[in-house]
Amino acid sequence: MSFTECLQGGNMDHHYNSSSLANNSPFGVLSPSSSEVFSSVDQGNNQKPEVVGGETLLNSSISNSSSSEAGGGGGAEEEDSGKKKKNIGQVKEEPGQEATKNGNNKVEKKKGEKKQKEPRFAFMTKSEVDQLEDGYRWRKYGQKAVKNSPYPRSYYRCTTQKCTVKKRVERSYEDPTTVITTYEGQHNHPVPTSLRGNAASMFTPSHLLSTPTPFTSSGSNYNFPQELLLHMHHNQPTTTYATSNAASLYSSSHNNNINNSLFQQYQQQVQLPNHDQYGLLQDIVPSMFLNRTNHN
DNA sequence: CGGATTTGACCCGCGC
DNA sequence: GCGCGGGTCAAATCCG
Repeated sequence: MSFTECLQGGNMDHHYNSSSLANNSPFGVLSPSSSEVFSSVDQGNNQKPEVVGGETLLNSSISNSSSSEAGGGGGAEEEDSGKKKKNIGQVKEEPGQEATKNGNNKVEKKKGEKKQKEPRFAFMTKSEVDQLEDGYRWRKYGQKAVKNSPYPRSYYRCTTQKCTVKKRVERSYEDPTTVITTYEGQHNHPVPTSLRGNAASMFTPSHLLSTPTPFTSSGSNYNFPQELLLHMHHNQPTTTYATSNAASLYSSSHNNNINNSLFQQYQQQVQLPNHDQYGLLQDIVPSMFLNRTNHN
């Protein structure tokens, strides 16, 4: 059962199963410590994704981030960056106060300005380390305790100057070995090549490279998260991905065909004008599972 | 010394 | 209106 089939066919329930994917996955061999897959995102209700042996039930709990993930370890996604309050960068107008955050000076946010959502890609992976090498350089800018979870959530930003991509990393409170990573935004620059060990170039899948960011034409202009692929190739063979805003679910099932399909699906997704109005779940799921026949 | 991390405070949206 | 939870800032600190 290929992902492609499922994309076209319809029932996703069991396709998701990554156990099979894991077995088939070419990346499987690469994964040192990972072996299971999970439904990536889920909503606040489900505190955690369901992992059933190999049968991931994500049909019922994927995502929904638009409202509030909040949840415990499971909530990989949160509402978008709607909380960007202080537009940093343009706030500090008073030189005298920047020293102390009185709160006044930084609350300049433009009222009329609407925060636009950035695409987010959430996925869960089994890993011992929080920081997975995905080819990009990240700077940690915050850490918060996660409710219902003993593990904190870390916030990272891409260190590349103009790049605004962020990612959150947290561990599932029930599965300490499970790391939930949520990427937000897209890199507007190539993968740094000067990484230690050159992980980027080492792991960048050729088929991926041959698919030069297909989503740059649409207004949304989202790139497929290469880091995800890098990541999954690099660290885990089986990972289920979900995106909140653009909503798509990625699974490192097997080959480029699949990836292609994913690309297509994803592309369609991001081009959908009102996908926002659907629940996150629907947001994500439909793209992959609801028979979207109009795909190229 | 420069860059990255730590960490407490602050801000904001949301629910009650 | 208040409290809570999430996200971000930025000074202090750490590290190469």
